[in-house]
Amino acid sequence: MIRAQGYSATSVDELCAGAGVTKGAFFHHFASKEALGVAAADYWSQTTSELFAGAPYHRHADPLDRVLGYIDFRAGLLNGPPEAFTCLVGTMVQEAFGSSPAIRQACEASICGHAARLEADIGEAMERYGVSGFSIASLALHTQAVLQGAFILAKARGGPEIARDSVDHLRRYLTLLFCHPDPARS
Amino acid sequence: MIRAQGYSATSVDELCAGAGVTKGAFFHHFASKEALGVAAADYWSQTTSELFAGAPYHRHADPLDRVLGYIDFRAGLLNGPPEAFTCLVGTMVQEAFGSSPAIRQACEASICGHAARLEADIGEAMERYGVSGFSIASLALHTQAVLQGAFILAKARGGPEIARDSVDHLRRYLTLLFCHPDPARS
DNA sequence: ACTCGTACCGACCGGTTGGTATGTTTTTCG
DNA sequence: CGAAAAACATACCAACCGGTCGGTACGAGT
Repeated sequence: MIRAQGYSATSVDELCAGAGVTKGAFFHHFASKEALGVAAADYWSQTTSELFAGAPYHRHADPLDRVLGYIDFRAGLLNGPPEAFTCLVGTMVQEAFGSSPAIRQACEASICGHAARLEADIGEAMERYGVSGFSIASLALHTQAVLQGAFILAKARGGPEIARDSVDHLRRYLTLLFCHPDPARS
Repeated sequence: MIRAQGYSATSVDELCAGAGVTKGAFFHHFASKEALGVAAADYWSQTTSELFAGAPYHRHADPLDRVLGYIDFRAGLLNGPPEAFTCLVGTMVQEAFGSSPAIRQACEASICGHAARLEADIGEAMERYGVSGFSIASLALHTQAVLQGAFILAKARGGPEIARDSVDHLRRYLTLLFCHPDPARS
């Protein structure tokens, strides 16, 4: 809902109607709309964490395969209209970074926390393939930047195809970076 | 102003106060707030077009140097608080893609129009360096995806450093793609 | 001098906003 | 059981929203 309309364009009344509760119940659980934004970001962190923890790409023996598997898994999620696959915290932080420090912080924690979970595989891959020249964290965050940027292009275009193309380039970057000549592997 | 607060969080009254005009004058020139959004996107297209047309990176003889010069030029703009260097149309389209087709379209035209202006150099570079396997347009759009994503990270973090790191990775991708061993060139 | 068209003003409108005050139901637990 | 407390509903508020309105200022044309 917030993903489709944006944070400030989604009213508390709409939120309540969508959730099937009354306004009184809403403000019983959340001190303010901003508090809901923070809670939504935290909930998003949790559910996405579970989604990716249960994904099949962790089974690969090679750390690079796990990283590429992650990218492919992300690419596989790019289906349907933009509001179905785009990122809640990416949407929210864009509107709230200047007006709500609490939401900004929750979104930062969500994005960076997710990126941090890629660092183990990236670090192992860099060591095994002898790659250096940048930090592990910066590459992990770069993958998130490409995804977030791909979401914006998808919203501008109205469909996921343009986002898939960009994720393709990200995949190509990783294969080149780790000197992996066959980009269609995995 | 819209870049700092977002489109829907910025009221017409605030816009008028910031521009030093009255509400009457505003609605005399724009039929609606949505019309202002479209006009703002168009104006953004125009001014950014002029900025990049006058940039020095066009002087390089090698098309790859021009592309890398563009990336470096973009990286050089990443200074100050997020609202100072982030993209207006990227911010607007995220909020308006679902509710305002006119704004969505204007933002798409702005982003894709800007990307299209990179295609000549990218195409030349691909030909000269014998690179293929993807379309010219997809790489041009990928650069925009990385930039837009870097803006989101910068907003989440509160500063430009994290965005520079991501643009660095984009630059590394291009040098690897075109088999250019020295990433510190230009 | 008169009229017309454009630019502009700012008070005002109905509706919506996030938020509150207070009452009612349901659950918890001694 | 019965009382405290948590969960939820209803009714309501002041502030603010995008947008409208009647009116004004003024230069150009006649």
